[in-house]
Formats: sequence, structure tokens, C-alpha cells
Amino acid sequence: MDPEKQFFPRKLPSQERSKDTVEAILTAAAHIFAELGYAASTTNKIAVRAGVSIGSLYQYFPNKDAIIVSLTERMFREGLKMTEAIVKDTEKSQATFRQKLRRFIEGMVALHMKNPKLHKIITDHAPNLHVLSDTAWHYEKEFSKMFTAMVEKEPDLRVTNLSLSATFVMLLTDAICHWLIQLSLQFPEENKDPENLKQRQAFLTQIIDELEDVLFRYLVK
Amino acid sequence: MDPEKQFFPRKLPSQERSKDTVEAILTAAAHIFAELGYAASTTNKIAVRAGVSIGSLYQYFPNKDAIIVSLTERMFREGLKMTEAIVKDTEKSQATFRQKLRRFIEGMVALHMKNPKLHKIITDHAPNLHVLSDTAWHYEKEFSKMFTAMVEKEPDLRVTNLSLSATFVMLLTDAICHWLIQLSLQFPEENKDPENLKQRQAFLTQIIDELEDVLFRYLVK
DNA sequence: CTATAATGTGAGTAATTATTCACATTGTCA
DNA sequence: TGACAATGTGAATAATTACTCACATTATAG
Repeated sequence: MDPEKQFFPRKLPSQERSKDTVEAILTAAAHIFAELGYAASTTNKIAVRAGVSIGSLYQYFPNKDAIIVSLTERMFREGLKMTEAIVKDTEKSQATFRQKLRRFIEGMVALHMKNPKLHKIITDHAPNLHVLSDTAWHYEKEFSKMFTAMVEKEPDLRVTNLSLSATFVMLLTDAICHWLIQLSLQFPEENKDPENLKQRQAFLTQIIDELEDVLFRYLVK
Repeated sequence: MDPEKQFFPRKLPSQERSKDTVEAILTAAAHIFAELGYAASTTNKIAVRAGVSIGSLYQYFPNKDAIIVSLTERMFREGLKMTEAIVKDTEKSQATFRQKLRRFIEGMVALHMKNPKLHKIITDHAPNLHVLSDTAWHYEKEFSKMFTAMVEKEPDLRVTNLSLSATFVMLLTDAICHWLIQLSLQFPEENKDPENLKQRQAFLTQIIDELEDVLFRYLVK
């Protein structure tokens, strides 16, 4: 088989019911991956969870990798949409640069926290999936564009290589988000004790404050 | 089997030849993991590469995870040693804070670049290996101590929560290092063209400069 | 209505891999 | 030196998992 093809869907669904099938497979895969991790997830388990026969799964996906590639592309698209929304939103408002930055960070954290387990599995595996490098490259470029648009008119800007700065901001924000995910998985919300929840929120705010400091002082004079 | 035990060596080697065996297994595993990735590496391949029978391997390691756990602990120890050396070294010298910081970053980058592929595999898998959380926690604490020692007497210090700052510095530095690793694997040195090497070095310097900026402005007034 | 294309099924097969265990070799120590 | 412990061996087995294919069902177009 063409080694490049092995990571992509075998055929695209045309009828409604087959679209449902593919959707069910992806949804089930997201759950199974999040529950069991990538290694322990099997195509058979995914098919069972999706309420679909294993044969159907192989009609659309040649293997497990192709499934996580689809999920990853989907995640990239969602991330881009959300970033776009945040940047558009801050553009319209009369927010200060610091406030814009704050909203941006909060949006990123929220995006990462949406489905921490799956997000973690995907970001762990994406770099190993060579076929995704184009997608990732495209995503980074788009992100860089939006970030530049948000930042370039700022009068007190200190950094000059905005493309590099965009990369740094993304990398640093990602790192903190992944650390937060790691913590949230290590210490899951075991109860709904309001005191506990308050503490968690306070901690999260502290971390976001700190990151805001890092980025703000990095970017402006 | 006690589920906690399954990640640790079954027995420790006492005679010289068995120490050699364990050493050969770990060395071979490091190579195999780096060449094939974790998923594609098998205990049999590791045993063959080590020039040791598969039975011997299972005398000391109950499974593949136990091997990567050993390698990870080893990497943690090396990292700690190197950090210690750097901090000790900067303490003696009359370097400015910025110079100390610079040496620290350069040391970290060098540490990560030592065996990029293996390093990447280990840092990808370590978070999934729950048994390592104690080791990681211990490492973080030690790192934090050393960082605090290096930083606390600085008169212009801006940050006050030094423990949190230490975590941030480690996370941010790690993030940039992992990105550099990713790049170095994506664009391997295909030739020894001195022009090419010069460009790579210049790029690396640019990144280190940028990270130095980020951390310096974060830490001091 | 009917021919045919699209989709769905899941038992069965092939391939891979982890792991054991009965036995061989080597070291240690009294 | 001999007895016992430590270590080494690898064919054989067990378990897992990916993936196929012959056939059934459902949709669609003419």
C-alpha cells in the first residue's frame, strides 16, 4: 500500500447513514482513547463502543492511526476557530493590551481543559504522526497571522520578530496548559465540596496571572 | 501480581556479569527505543540487540514498561547532576544574574540535545507511567531548591513565589527544548556543509537569546 | 420495479508479541 | 572439590490484535 495513504480515510461517506457511521466511530474513538489511552485502545473496542461492526470501521479507516489523525485534524480546526473568535472579539472591544492578552490566555486554557484526557493523548501522539506535519504547519501559520494582527499595532511593543514571538507565545502557553492538564488528571475533582472548588479556581487564577506576567513582560516594554 | 511491582526490576544483579547484562539491556533498549519508537520496540528486539537471551531480560524486567522506567529514572538523575553542576559553577564565578541565567539555559539545551530521540520518547511516555510520579516530584523539588539557591540573593528579583517561579522556569525551558528537539528531528543534519552548520548554530543562538529575554524579564525588575 | 451501487456484518485467519519454564552454564564459598 | 546459588538460554506457548472477505441488507437511479 502507498505508505502515505495508510493514515487517511479509505473512502468518504456519501449517504447519510454512512456519515453517521463515521461520526459514531470518531465519537467512540474519542471516548475509548480518553478512557484507555492510545496503546490500550483497539479497533475492535472502538467498533463495539460505536455500535458498528468491525468491518464497517475498516471500510473507512485502514487502522488506528488513521482514526487519531482524523481526530487530530478536527482538534486543530476547533482550536483555530476558537483562537479566531477570541482575536476577533478583542479587536472589537476597547480592551488594553494586557486585557487582550488575558482573554487570549483564558481562551487557550479553556480550550485545553475541554477534554483534557483526549487532548493530552492527541498532543502526545500528533508529533509522531508525520502525515500531520502539514496540518500542524498550516495551523501554526494561521495562528501566527492572527497573533500578529492582534499585536502589531500595539505602540509599546518590545519584540520585533513577530513570527518568532508568536511561536514562543504558543509554545509557552501550551506548556503551561499541558502542565495544568497533568495536574488536573493527577488530582481529579473527587467531590463537589465548594471549598475545594474555590481552592482549585484560586490556583488556576494564580497560574494564569503568572503566565500573563511572563508574556506581558516578554512582549512589551 | 502486585500491580505496583510490575514496573520495577524483578531482582537486582549482584554478580558482575549480571550487572553487565542489565547494563547491556538498558543500553540496547535506549538504542532500540530511539530507532523504532516505543510502540514498535519489543522485548525480543531489545534482547537480540543486547546480545542476551530473552529469558535473561525477563529475569530483570517484567515488561517493556519496567525498562523505560529504569531509563527514565536514569535520565532524571543525569539531569539533576548536570543542573547541580551548572548551579555550583555559576555560584563560584562572579557572573551577573543574566550570565548565570544564560549558562543555565545553555546547560539545559545541551542536556536535551544529548540524545534527542530517546529524550523525546522518554518525556512522551513518562507522564503516562504513574509509578514515576514520585521520582518526578522528587526531581522537581530538588530542581526548585537549586534554582532558589541560585536566585534568592539577587537584589533586583521581581518574583516572590520562588517555588512557583522555579516550576515556570523549568516548564518554559523544557517547552523550548522540546520544540528544538522536534525541529532537529524534522530537519536532520544531512550534510556537514559548514555553511549549513553555521546557520543552525545561528538559529539556536537566536532561540536561546529569545528564551533568555523571556526568563530574565519574568524574573527581575 | 429492478439492477446495481453503497453500506453493513462478524466469524475467522494471520501475524505479532509477551512471557514462561525446563534445562545448561557459570560463579561462590565452605 | 563439590554443593548450592546465581545467572543464562531459547524453543514453545499463550494471548492479543489487526485485518479480511464472503455474504446480507439498504439505498438509489433509470
